[in-house]
Amino acid sequence: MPERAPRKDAVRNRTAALAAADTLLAQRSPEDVTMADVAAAAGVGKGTLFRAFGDRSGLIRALYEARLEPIKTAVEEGPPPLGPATPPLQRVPALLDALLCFKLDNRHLALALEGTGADSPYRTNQYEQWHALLRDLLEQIAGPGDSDFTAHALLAATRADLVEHLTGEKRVPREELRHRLADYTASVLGSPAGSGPAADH
Amino acid sequence: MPERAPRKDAVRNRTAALAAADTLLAQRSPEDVTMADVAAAAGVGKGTLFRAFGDRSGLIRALYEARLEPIKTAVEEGPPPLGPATPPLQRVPALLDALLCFKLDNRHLALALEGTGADSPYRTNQYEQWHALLRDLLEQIAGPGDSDFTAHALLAATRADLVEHLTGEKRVPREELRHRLADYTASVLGSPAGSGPAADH
DNA sequence: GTACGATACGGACCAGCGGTCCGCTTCTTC
DNA sequence: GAAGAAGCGGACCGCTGGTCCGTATCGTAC
Repeated sequence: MPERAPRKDAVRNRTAALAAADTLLAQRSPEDVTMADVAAAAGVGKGTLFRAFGDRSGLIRALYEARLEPIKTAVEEGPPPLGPATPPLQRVPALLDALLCFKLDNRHLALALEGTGADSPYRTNQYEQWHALLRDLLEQIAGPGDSDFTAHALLAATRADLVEHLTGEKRVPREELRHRLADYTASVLGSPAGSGPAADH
Repeated sequence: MPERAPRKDAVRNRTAALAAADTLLAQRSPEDVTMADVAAAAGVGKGTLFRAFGDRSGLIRALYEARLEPIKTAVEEGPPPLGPATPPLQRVPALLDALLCFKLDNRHLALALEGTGADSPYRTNQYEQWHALLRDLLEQIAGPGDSDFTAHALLAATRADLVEHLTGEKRVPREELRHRLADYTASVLGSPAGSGPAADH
């Protein structure tokens, strides 16, 4: 049960694979990046890729989670407005804004993850965690309606392909989109249209 | 310019293909239904399938639109609460409820369409139409915030994979889900939690 | 430093998919 | 019923995710 440490070359290859996948996904659309491409770009055999990540969606999930981790820790133990010390009414919009910004900054990743076809994005424990946190916060605010569904609905407003559609196809600029989401969130929370997202990010 | 009528066998095959696809999609999950399967079940060659629908997603889109048409006409020229005579404040929830019910009744289709991978569901003119209608209605209500984004966000709350997740994984019963969506919609529209969806459907 | 078991490597290989092609059949028209 | 257009169908293709296993590398005990 002591769970042996992984071999050195294994971790090196794993890192190289993640880096290569990230680069390639940033260049072309997800469906044009094959596992063989990633393997070649990482200077690694295809078998290695599959042993390290199980399958294609495992690779993408690993990459996504690695990128998301900074935000996750900022939410769990960071300072306001993301951290746990923030009162719910400000924290909910802050969380959604952070999530939106993340998807704006990592369009290719989020798109690849959600659009990978087979496995629904709702079955990842990524999603479960965000949903649970949001639900709890909403519970504390205790606005009208059911917190569980409200949490789902708010998260749905930040879906990667919607974000992609609005910024890509419809040319909505980043700051405007953030503002619109903030307004929308405020309207759901029942307050009279908030003051908009903070200036950073 | 007179656009010749299609041949008789062509329409027969087209119909058979749609029926076969519908049946198969209702049985297994979308990714397990191959074009060859559909062709075989329809008693038709694969080439015929592709000539009739262009590609896989064309088939699914055709099927989806055929099923959705009753609702579409009910919305365009039917009686309240779906038809154009309805005042916006009741029509918006009615539309969303109808859409939700449709996705509940046709889970396999909606899932196949949105989950087909490649083409984003936002690029279909299906979506464009629903969005435009909803936006206009919201404009008339003139609640807080931006109608365009609000329309997107409300539609996102009825996404097929979310609906599937809630009814399938989380075992939320149909009527409860309808009620939750109605409450949520009401909270977005700014009113104090509506009276719930109608009893029919 | 060396020997040895465990672990990981990598690319040839495979099955199955969406999609194409083209010789042949069926429909429509006059 | 003849002729030409339109449609048919299944062998075929390119490519993908995923597997397999002989070989190379690593960690460890001496």
